[in-house]
Amino acid sequence: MAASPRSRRERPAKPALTREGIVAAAVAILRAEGLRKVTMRRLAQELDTGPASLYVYVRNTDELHAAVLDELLGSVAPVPAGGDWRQRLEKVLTAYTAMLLEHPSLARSALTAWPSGPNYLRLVETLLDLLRSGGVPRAQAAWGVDLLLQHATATAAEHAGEDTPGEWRALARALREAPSDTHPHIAASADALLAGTPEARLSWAFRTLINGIERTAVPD
Amino acid sequence: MAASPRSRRERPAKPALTREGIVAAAVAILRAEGLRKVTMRRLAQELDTGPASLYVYVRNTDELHAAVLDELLGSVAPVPAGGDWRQRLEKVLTAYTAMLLEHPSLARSALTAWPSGPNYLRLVETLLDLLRSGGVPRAQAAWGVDLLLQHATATAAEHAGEDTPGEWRALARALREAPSDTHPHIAASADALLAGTPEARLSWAFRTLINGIERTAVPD
DNA sequence: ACCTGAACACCGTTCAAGT
DNA sequence: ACCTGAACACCGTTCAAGT
Repeated sequence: MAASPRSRRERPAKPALTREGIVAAAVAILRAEGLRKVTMRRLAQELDTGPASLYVYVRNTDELHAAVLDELLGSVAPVPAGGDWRQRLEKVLTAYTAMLLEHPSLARSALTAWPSGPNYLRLVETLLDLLRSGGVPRAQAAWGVDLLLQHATATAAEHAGEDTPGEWRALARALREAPSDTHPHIAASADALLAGTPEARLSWAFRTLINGIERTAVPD
Repeated sequence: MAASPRSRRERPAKPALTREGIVAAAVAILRAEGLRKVTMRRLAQELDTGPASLYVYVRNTDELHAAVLDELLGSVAPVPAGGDWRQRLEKVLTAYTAMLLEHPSLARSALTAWPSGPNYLRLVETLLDLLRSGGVPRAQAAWGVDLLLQHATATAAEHAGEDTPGEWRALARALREAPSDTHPHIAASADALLAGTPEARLSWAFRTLINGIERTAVPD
Protein backbone atom coordinates (compact mmCIF):
# COMPACT_ATOMS: atom_id res chain seq x y z
CA MET A 1 0.00 0.00 0.00
CA ALA A 2 1.50 3.29 -1.05
CA ALA A 3 1.84 6.14 1.39
CA SER A 4 -0.82 8.82 1.01
CA PRO A 5 0.29 11.82 -1.07
CA ARG A 6 0.05 13.97 2.02
CA SER A 7 2.71 12.04 3.89
CA ARG A 8 4.99 12.11 0.92
CA ARG A 9 5.46 15.84 0.56
CA GLU A 10 5.60 18.75 2.91
CA ARG A 11 4.15 21.13 0.35
CA PRO A 12 0.37 21.28 -0.01
CA ALA A 13 -0.87 19.01 -2.77
CA LYS A 14 -1.05 20.73 -6.12
CA PRO A 15 -4.69 21.71 -6.50
CA ALA A 16 -6.55 20.69 -9.64
CA LEU A 17 -6.78 23.36 -12.29
CA THR A 18 -10.10 25.18 -12.54
CA ARG A 19 -11.07 28.43 -14.22
CA GLU A 20 -11.88 29.84 -10.80
CA GLY A 21 -8.50 28.88 -9.41
CA ILE A 22 -6.74 30.35 -12.40
CA VAL A 23 -8.56 33.66 -12.10
CA ALA A 24 -7.90 33.75 -8.35
CA ALA A 25 -4.20 33.21 -8.94
CA ALA A 26 -4.25 35.93 -11.57
CA VAL A 27 -5.85 38.38 -9.12
CA ALA A 28 -3.16 37.51 -6.57
CA ILE A 29 -0.39 38.24 -9.05
CA LEU A 30 -2.16 41.46 -10.08
CA ARG A 31 -2.28 42.72 -6.51
CA ALA A 32 1.29 41.72 -5.78
CA GLU A 33 3.06 42.64 -8.99
CA GLY A 34 0.70 44.45 -11.36
CA LEU A 35 -1.03 43.47 -14.56
CA ARG A 36 2.16 43.37 -16.56
CA LYS A 37 3.12 40.24 -14.69
CA VAL A 38 -0.25 38.59 -15.22
CA THR A 39 0.98 36.59 -18.20
CA MET A 40 0.15 33.06 -19.21
CA ARG A 41 3.68 31.93 -18.49
CA ARG A 42 3.96 33.60 -15.09
CA LEU A 43 0.52 32.31 -14.12
CA ALA A 44 1.38 28.78 -15.19
CA GLN A 45 4.53 28.97 -13.11
CA GLU A 46 2.50 30.08 -10.11
CA LEU A 47 0.14 27.14 -10.61
CA ASP A 48 3.03 24.75 -11.03
CA THR A 49 2.16 23.77 -14.58
CA GLY A 50 2.99 24.71 -18.16
CA PRO A 51 1.42 27.63 -20.01
CA ALA A 52 -0.32 25.30 -22.48
CA SER A 53 -2.46 23.87 -19.68
CA LEU A 54 -4.19 27.19 -19.12
CA TYR A 55 -5.65 27.27 -22.60
CA VAL A 56 -8.15 24.63 -21.59
CA TYR A 57 -9.84 27.20 -19.32
CA VAL A 58 -9.01 30.57 -20.84
CA ARG A 59 -9.16 31.44 -24.52
CA ASN A 60 -6.32 33.97 -24.46
CA THR A 61 -4.65 36.68 -22.43
CA ASP A 62 -7.36 39.28 -23.11
CA GLU A 63 -10.06 36.97 -21.82
CA LEU A 64 -7.97 36.34 -18.73
CA HIS A 65 -7.71 40.06 -18.03
CA ALA A 66 -11.45 40.54 -18.53
CA ALA A 67 -12.13 37.77 -16.03
CA VAL A 68 -9.83 39.45 -13.53
CA LEU A 69 -11.69 42.75 -13.86
CA ASP A 70 -15.02 41.01 -13.40
CA GLU A 71 -13.65 39.62 -10.18
CA LEU A 72 -12.50 43.00 -8.84
CA LEU A 73 -15.79 44.64 -9.72
CA GLY A 74 -17.30 42.64 -6.88
CA SER A 75 -15.28 44.66 -4.39
CA VAL A 76 -16.96 47.97 -5.24
CA ALA A 77 -19.30 48.68 -2.35
CA PRO A 78 -22.95 49.39 -3.20
CA VAL A 79 -24.22 52.94 -2.70
CA PRO A 80 -25.89 53.61 0.60
CA ALA A 81 -29.52 54.55 0.00
CA GLY A 82 -30.95 58.03 0.55
CA GLY A 83 -29.89 61.50 -0.43
CA ASP A 84 -29.83 63.43 -3.65
CA TRP A 85 -29.74 61.26 -6.77
CA ARG A 86 -26.98 63.37 -8.29
CA GLN A 87 -24.77 62.97 -5.28
CA ARG A 88 -25.45 59.26 -5.09
CA LEU A 89 -24.65 58.89 -8.77
CA GLU A 90 -21.38 60.73 -8.34
CA LYS A 91 -20.54 58.54 -5.37
CA VAL A 92 -20.98 55.21 -7.19
CA LEU A 93 -19.00 56.47 -10.13
CA THR A 94 -16.22 57.74 -7.90
CA ALA A 95 -16.04 54.40 -6.09
CA TYR A 96 -15.83 52.57 -9.40
CA THR A 97 -13.12 54.93 -10.64
CA ALA A 98 -11.17 54.55 -7.39
CA MET A 99 -11.17 50.77 -7.77
CA LEU A 100 -9.89 51.06 -11.33
CA LEU A 101 -7.26 53.57 -10.26
CA GLU A 102 -5.71 50.91 -8.08
CA HIS A 103 -5.05 48.97 -11.28
CA PRO A 104 -4.81 51.47 -14.12
CA SER A 105 -3.46 48.93 -16.57
CA LEU A 106 -6.55 46.85 -15.98
CA ALA A 107 -8.69 49.88 -16.74
CA ARG A 108 -6.79 50.23 -19.96
CA SER A 109 -7.62 46.71 -20.94
CA ALA A 110 -11.24 47.16 -19.77
CA LEU A 111 -11.61 49.88 -22.36
CA THR A 112 -11.44 47.28 -25.09
CA ALA A 113 -12.56 44.11 -23.32
CA TRP A 114 -15.81 45.14 -21.64
CA PRO A 115 -16.87 42.96 -18.78
CA SER A 116 -20.31 41.39 -18.84
CA GLY A 117 -20.35 39.53 -15.55
CA PRO A 118 -22.89 39.82 -12.74
CA ASN A 119 -21.06 42.59 -10.93
CA TYR A 120 -20.93 44.73 -14.04
CA LEU A 121 -24.65 44.24 -14.65
CA ARG A 122 -25.38 45.25 -11.06
CA LEU A 123 -23.45 48.48 -11.61
CA VAL A 124 -25.33 49.27 -14.83
CA GLU A 125 -28.64 48.59 -13.09
CA THR A 126 -27.72 50.97 -10.26
CA LEU A 127 -26.74 53.75 -12.64
CA LEU A 128 -29.93 53.35 -14.68
CA ASP A 129 -31.97 53.41 -11.49
CA LEU A 130 -30.39 56.62 -10.28
CA LEU A 131 -30.73 58.41 -13.61
CA ARG A 132 -34.37 57.36 -13.92
CA SER A 133 -35.07 58.52 -10.38
CA GLY A 134 -33.77 61.91 -11.46
CA GLY A 135 -36.32 61.99 -14.23
CA VAL A 136 -33.94 61.33 -17.11
CA PRO A 137 -35.80 59.74 -20.06
CA ARG A 138 -35.05 56.07 -20.60
CA ALA A 139 -33.17 56.41 -23.90
CA GLN A 140 -30.96 59.19 -22.57
CA ALA A 141 -30.29 57.26 -19.41
CA ALA A 142 -29.25 54.21 -21.41
CA TRP A 143 -26.73 56.05 -23.54
CA GLY A 144 -25.72 58.10 -20.53
CA VAL A 145 -24.65 55.04 -18.56
CA ASP A 146 -22.27 54.13 -21.34
CA LEU A 147 -20.83 57.64 -21.35
CA LEU A 148 -20.39 57.72 -17.58
CA LEU A 149 -18.71 54.33 -17.39
CA GLN A 150 -16.49 55.13 -20.33
CA HIS A 151 -15.32 58.30 -18.64
CA ALA A 152 -14.53 56.49 -15.41
CA THR A 153 -12.62 53.77 -17.24
CA ALA A 154 -10.72 56.14 -19.50
CA THR A 155 -9.74 58.38 -16.59
CA ALA A 156 -8.26 55.43 -14.74
CA ALA A 157 -6.63 54.10 -17.91
CA GLU A 158 -4.83 57.39 -18.38
CA HIS A 159 -2.75 56.58 -15.33
CA ALA A 160 -1.52 53.30 -16.79
CA GLY A 161 1.85 54.59 -18.02
CA GLU A 162 3.58 53.77 -14.74
CA ASP A 163 5.86 56.75 -14.86
CA THR A 164 4.40 59.31 -17.30
CA PRO A 165 6.11 62.23 -15.58
CA GLY A 166 7.99 62.80 -18.81
CA GLU A 167 4.93 63.07 -21.01
CA TRP A 168 2.97 65.15 -18.54
CA ARG A 169 5.80 67.59 -18.01
CA ALA A 170 6.34 67.90 -21.72
CA LEU A 171 2.68 68.80 -22.19
CA ALA A 172 2.65 71.27 -19.30
CA ARG A 173 5.73 72.96 -20.70
CA ALA A 174 4.34 73.05 -24.21
CA LEU A 175 1.15 74.68 -22.95
CA ARG A 176 2.94 77.29 -20.86
CA GLU A 177 5.37 78.14 -23.62
CA ALA A 178 2.85 78.37 -26.43
CA PRO A 179 3.41 81.77 -28.09
CA SER A 180 0.47 84.11 -27.58
CA ASP A 181 0.44 85.36 -31.15
CA THR A 182 -0.22 81.97 -32.70
CA HIS A 183 -1.98 80.38 -29.70
CA PRO A 184 -3.76 83.21 -27.90
CA HIS A 185 -6.33 81.00 -26.19
CA ILE A 186 -3.77 78.54 -24.87
CA ALA A 187 -1.62 81.41 -23.64
CA ALA A 188 -4.61 82.90 -21.83
CA SER A 189 -5.76 79.54 -20.46
CA ALA A 190 -2.52 77.76 -19.59
CA ASP A 191 -3.19 78.00 -15.87
CA ALA A 192 -6.80 76.94 -16.26
CA LEU A 193 -5.80 74.00 -18.42
CA LEU A 194 -3.42 72.71 -15.76
CA ALA A 195 -5.49 73.69 -12.71
CA GLY A 196 -7.35 71.49 -10.27
CA THR A 197 -6.67 68.34 -8.30
CA PRO A 198 -7.50 65.05 -9.98
CA GLU A 199 -10.41 64.67 -7.56
CA ALA A 200 -11.82 68.10 -8.38
CA ARG A 201 -11.56 67.44 -12.09
CA LEU A 202 -13.16 64.02 -11.81
CA SER A 203 -16.04 65.43 -9.79
CA TRP A 204 -16.52 68.27 -12.28
CA ALA A 205 -16.44 65.82 -15.17
CA PHE A 206 -19.14 63.61 -13.68
CA ARG A 207 -21.36 66.60 -12.92
CA THR A 208 -20.78 67.90 -16.42
CA LEU A 209 -21.72 64.57 -17.94
CA ILE A 210 -24.84 64.29 -15.81
CA ASN A 211 -25.90 67.81 -16.71
CA GLY A 212 -25.42 67.03 -20.38
CA ILE A 213 -27.17 63.68 -20.22
CA GLU A 214 -30.17 65.30 -18.53
CA ARG A 215 -30.79 67.71 -21.35
CA THR A 216 -29.60 66.10 -24.55
CA ALA A 217 -32.24 64.15 -26.41
CA VAL A 218 -31.36 60.95 -28.23
CA PRO A 219 -32.12 61.10 -32.00
CA ASP A 220 -35.65 59.95 -33.03
CA MET B 1 41.20 54.16 -55.97
CA ALA B 2 38.17 52.43 -54.53
CA ALA B 3 34.96 52.36 -56.50
CA SER B 4 32.32 54.75 -55.25
CA PRO B 5 29.77 53.14 -52.97
CA ARG B 6 27.10 53.73 -55.58
CA SER B 7 28.81 51.60 -58.17
CA ARG B 8 29.37 48.83 -55.71
CA ARG B 9 25.78 48.04 -54.87
CA GLU B 10 22.52 48.04 -56.75
CA ARG B 11 20.50 48.84 -53.64
CA PRO B 12 20.13 52.46 -52.64
CA ALA B 13 22.71 53.50 -50.07
CA LYS B 14 21.57 52.92 -46.52
CA PRO B 15 20.44 56.32 -45.29
CA ALA B 16 21.92 57.69 -42.09
CA LEU B 17 19.76 57.19 -39.02
CA THR B 18 17.85 60.23 -37.82
CA ARG B 19 14.94 60.59 -35.45
CA GLU B 20 12.85 61.86 -38.34
CA GLY B 21 13.70 58.90 -40.49
CA ILE B 22 12.95 56.49 -37.68
CA VAL B 23 9.54 58.03 -37.03
CA ALA B 24 8.77 58.04 -40.76
CA ALA B 25 9.63 54.37 -41.01
CA ALA B 26 7.46 53.69 -37.97
CA VAL B 27 4.51 55.47 -39.60
CA ALA B 28 5.02 53.38 -42.73
CA ILE B 29 4.93 50.16 -40.74
CA LEU B 30 1.88 51.41 -38.84
CA ARG B 31 -0.04 52.06 -42.04
CA ALA B 32 1.00 48.78 -43.61
CA GLU B 33 0.81 46.40 -40.69
CA GLY B 34 -0.66 48.09 -37.64
CA LEU B 35 0.83 49.32 -34.39
CA ARG B 36 1.48 45.83 -33.09
CA LYS B 37 4.25 45.52 -35.64
CA VAL B 38 5.78 48.89 -34.77
CA THR B 39 8.38 47.33 -32.49
CA MET B 40 11.98 48.27 -31.99
CA ARG B 41 13.15 45.04 -33.57
CA ARG B 42 10.87 45.23 -36.59
CA LEU B 43 11.75 48.88 -37.09
CA ALA B 44 15.48 48.17 -36.86
CA GLN B 45 15.08 45.44 -39.44
CA GLU B 46 13.29 47.88 -41.75
CA LEU B 47 16.13 50.36 -41.31
CA ASP B 48 18.71 47.68 -41.89
CA THR B 49 20.32 47.98 -38.48
CA GLY B 50 20.12 46.44 -35.03
CA PRO B 51 17.54 47.39 -32.42
CA ALA B 52 20.18 48.83 -30.12
CA SER B 53 20.94 51.57 -32.65
CA LEU B 54 17.47 53.08 -32.28
CA TYR B 55 17.97 53.86 -28.62
CA VAL B 56 20.24 56.74 -29.58
CA TYR B 57 17.20 58.57 -30.96
CA VAL B 58 14.22 57.17 -29.08
CA ARG B 59 14.06 56.59 -25.34
CA ASN B 60 11.74 53.59 -25.50
CA THR B 61 8.78 52.06 -27.30
CA ASP B 62 6.21 54.35 -25.67
CA GLU B 63 8.05 57.43 -26.79
CA LEU B 64 8.21 56.01 -30.28
CA HIS B 65 4.43 55.53 -30.35
CA ALA B 66 3.85 59.05 -29.06
CA ALA B 67 6.03 60.44 -31.83
CA VAL B 68 4.06 58.48 -34.39
CA LEU B 69 0.77 59.92 -33.13
CA ASP B 70 2.19 63.42 -33.23
CA GLU B 71 2.99 62.79 -36.85
CA LEU B 72 -0.49 61.58 -37.77
CA LEU B 73 -2.13 64.49 -35.99
CA GLY B 74 -0.82 66.67 -38.78
CA SER B 75 -3.15 64.95 -41.23
CA VAL B 76 -6.33 66.13 -39.53
CA ALA B 77 -7.74 68.86 -41.74
CA PRO B 78 -8.53 72.21 -40.11
CA VAL B 79 -12.20 73.17 -39.72
CA PRO B 80 -13.60 75.31 -42.49
CA ALA B 81 -14.63 78.67 -41.06
CA GLY B 82 -18.22 79.81 -40.69
CA GLY B 83 -21.38 78.29 -39.34
CA ASP B 84 -22.65 77.49 -35.89
CA TRP B 85 -19.91 77.06 -33.27
CA ARG B 86 -21.49 73.87 -31.96
CA GLN B 87 -21.54 72.28 -35.37
CA ARG B 88 -18.00 73.35 -36.08
CA LEU B 89 -16.87 71.97 -32.73
CA GLU B 90 -18.55 68.66 -33.45
CA LYS B 91 -16.93 68.58 -36.86
CA VAL B 92 -13.35 69.00 -35.60
CA LEU B 93 -13.88 66.43 -32.92
CA THR B 94 -15.38 63.97 -35.38
CA ALA B 95 -12.44 64.45 -37.74
CA TYR B 96 -10.01 63.85 -34.90
CA THR B 97 -11.90 60.74 -33.82
CA ALA B 98 -12.02 59.44 -37.40
CA MET B 99 -8.26 59.75 -37.69
CA LEU B 100 -7.78 57.84 -34.45
CA LEU B 101 -10.28 55.20 -35.53
CA GLU B 102 -8.00 54.32 -38.40
CA HIS B 103 -5.44 53.29 -35.78
CA PRO B 104 -7.34 52.31 -32.65
CA SER B 105 -4.31 50.80 -30.99
CA LEU B 106 -2.57 54.13 -31.33
CA ALA B 107 -5.53 55.80 -29.65
CA ARG B 108 -5.13 53.34 -26.84
CA SER B 109 -1.54 54.33 -26.37
CA ALA B 110 -2.43 58.03 -26.73
CA LEU B 111 -4.64 57.69 -23.68
CA THR B 112 -1.55 57.29 -21.54
CA ALA B 113 1.13 59.01 -23.59
CA TRP B 114 -0.40 62.37 -24.41
CA PRO B 115 1.14 64.14 -27.35
CA SER B 116 2.44 67.64 -26.89
CA GLY B 117 3.64 68.43 -30.40
CA PRO B 118 2.67 71.40 -32.56
CA ASN B 119 -0.28 69.64 -34.17
CA TYR B 120 -1.77 68.77 -30.82
CA LEU B 121 -1.42 72.35 -29.62
CA ARG B 122 -3.13 73.58 -32.76
CA LEU B 123 -6.06 71.30 -32.04
CA VAL B 124 -6.34 72.49 -28.44
CA GLU B 125 -6.22 76.11 -29.62
CA THR B 126 -9.03 75.48 -32.10
CA LEU B 127 -11.24 73.83 -29.49
CA LEU B 128 -10.67 76.63 -26.98
CA ASP B 129 -11.47 79.19 -29.66
CA LEU B 130 -14.76 77.53 -30.58
CA LEU B 131 -15.89 77.10 -26.98
CA ARG B 132 -15.02 80.73 -26.18
CA SER B 133 -16.87 81.92 -29.26
CA GLY B 134 -19.92 80.12 -27.87
CA GLY B 135 -19.63 82.15 -24.68
CA VAL B 136 -18.27 79.36 -22.48
CA PRO B 137 -16.29 80.81 -19.55
CA ARG B 138 -12.53 80.33 -19.81
CA ALA B 139 -12.11 77.89 -16.92
CA GLN B 140 -14.95 75.68 -18.13
CA ALA B 141 -13.62 75.77 -21.67
CA ALA B 142 -10.18 74.70 -20.46
CA TRP B 143 -11.42 71.65 -18.57
CA GLY B 144 -13.93 71.01 -21.30
CA VAL B 145 -11.24 70.62 -23.95
CA ASP B 146 -9.69 67.88 -21.87
CA LEU B 147 -13.02 66.13 -21.53
CA LEU B 148 -13.80 66.34 -25.24
CA LEU B 149 -10.40 65.06 -26.35
CA GLN B 150 -10.49 62.30 -23.80
CA HIS B 151 -13.84 61.16 -25.08
CA ALA B 152 -12.62 61.13 -28.67
CA THR B 153 -9.49 59.20 -27.74
CA ALA B 154 -11.26 56.70 -25.52
CA THR B 155 -13.94 56.05 -28.11
CA ALA B 156 -11.31 55.21 -30.70
CA ALA B 157 -9.31 53.18 -28.19
CA GLU B 158 -12.35 51.01 -27.49
CA HIS B 159 -12.00 49.58 -30.98
CA ALA B 160 -8.44 48.43 -30.39
CA GLY B 161 -9.26 44.81 -29.62
CA GLU B 162 -9.01 43.81 -33.27
CA ASP B 163 -11.78 41.25 -33.09
CA THR B 164 -13.90 42.06 -30.02
CA PRO B 165 -16.97 40.35 -31.46
CA GLY B 166 -16.75 37.90 -28.61
CA GLU B 167 -16.80 40.46 -25.82
CA TRP B 168 -19.43 42.61 -27.45
CA ARG B 169 -21.75 39.69 -28.08
CA ALA B 170 -21.30 38.48 -24.55
CA LEU B 171 -22.33 41.89 -23.23
CA ALA B 172 -25.31 42.18 -25.59
CA ARG B 173 -26.50 38.75 -24.51
CA ALA B 174 -26.01 39.49 -20.84
CA LEU B 175 -28.04 42.69 -21.17
CA ARG B 176 -30.88 41.02 -23.08
CA GLU B 177 -31.04 38.09 -20.72
CA ALA B 178 -30.91 40.04 -17.47
CA PRO B 179 -33.87 38.87 -15.39
CA SER B 180 -36.47 41.60 -14.91
CA ASP B 181 -37.00 40.88 -11.23
CA THR B 182 -33.42 41.59 -10.21
CA HIS B 183 -32.55 44.00 -13.05
CA PRO B 184 -35.78 45.79 -13.95
CA HIS B 185 -34.08 48.82 -15.51
CA ILE B 186 -31.76 46.78 -17.70
CA ALA B 187 -34.67 44.60 -18.79
CA ALA B 188 -36.67 47.69 -19.72
CA SER B 189 -33.70 49.41 -21.40
CA ALA B 190 -31.93 46.56 -23.18
CA ASP B 191 -32.92 47.84 -26.60
CA ALA B 192 -32.03 51.42 -25.73
CA LEU B 193 -28.66 50.34 -24.34
CA LEU B 194 -27.76 48.60 -27.58
CA ALA B 195 -29.43 51.08 -29.97
CA GLY B 196 -27.86 53.55 -32.36
CA THR B 197 -25.12 53.52 -34.94
CA PRO B 198 -21.62 54.34 -33.73
CA GLU B 199 -21.91 57.66 -35.59
CA ALA B 200 -25.20 58.57 -33.93
CA ARG B 201 -23.83 57.73 -30.52
CA LEU B 202 -20.62 59.68 -31.08
CA SER B 203 -22.57 62.71 -32.24
CA TRP B 204 -24.91 62.47 -29.24
CA ALA B 205 -21.94 62.11 -26.91
CA PHE B 206 -20.24 65.25 -28.22
CA ARG B 207 -23.45 67.26 -28.00
CA THR B 208 -24.02 65.94 -24.50
CA LEU B 209 -20.52 66.93 -23.44
CA ILE B 210 -20.85 70.38 -24.96
CA ASN B 211 -24.21 70.93 -23.25
CA GLY B 212 -22.71 69.88 -19.95
CA ILE B 213 -19.57 71.96 -20.35
CA GLU B 214 -21.66 75.04 -21.12
CA ARG B 215 -23.53 74.93 -17.87
CA THR B 216 -21.27 73.34 -15.28
CA ALA B 217 -19.16 75.79 -13.32
CA VAL B 218 -15.63 74.94 -12.29
CA PRO B 219 -15.10 74.99 -8.48
CA ASP B 220 -14.03 78.39 -6.98
C1' DA C 1 29.16 60.33 -30.76
C1' DC C 2 27.27 56.82 -33.05
C1' DC C 3 26.63 52.13 -34.20
C1' DT C 4 26.72 47.16 -33.57
C1' DG C 5 26.50 42.00 -32.24
C1' DA C 6 25.34 39.47 -28.81
C1' DA C 7 23.17 38.49 -24.83
C1' DC C 8 19.62 38.55 -20.94
C1' DA C 9 15.24 37.84 -19.65
C1' DC C 10 11.24 37.42 -21.09
C1' DC C 11 6.45 36.90 -24.18
C1' DG C 12 1.71 34.20 -26.58
C1' DT C 13 0.24 30.35 -28.68
C1' DT C 14 0.22 25.76 -30.98
C1' DC C 15 0.92 20.95 -31.43
C1' DA C 16 1.93 16.15 -31.02
C1' DA C 17 2.13 13.08 -27.51
C1' DG C 18 0.77 11.24 -23.30
C1' DT C 19 -2.70 9.97 -19.32
C1' DA D 1 -11.09 15.42 -21.55
C1' DC D 2 -7.30 17.12 -19.59
C1' DC D 3 -2.49 17.95 -19.21
C1' DT D 4 2.25 18.40 -20.75
C1' DG D 5 7.05 19.31 -22.92
C1' DA D 6 8.82 21.29 -26.44
C1' DA D 7 8.91 24.20 -30.04
C1' DC D 8 7.92 28.37 -33.09
C1' DA D 9 8.12 32.94 -33.60
C1' DC D 10 8.63 36.65 -31.52
C1' DC D 11 9.46 40.81 -27.72
C1' DG D 12 12.34 45.29 -24.98
C1' DT D 13 16.42 46.66 -23.34
C1' DT D 14 21.38 46.67 -21.99
C1' DC D 15 26.22 46.37 -22.57
C1' DA D 16 30.89 45.84 -24.02
C1' DA D 17 33.22 46.52 -27.98
C1' DG D 18 34.16 48.73 -32.11
C1' DT D 19 34.52 52.93 -35.52
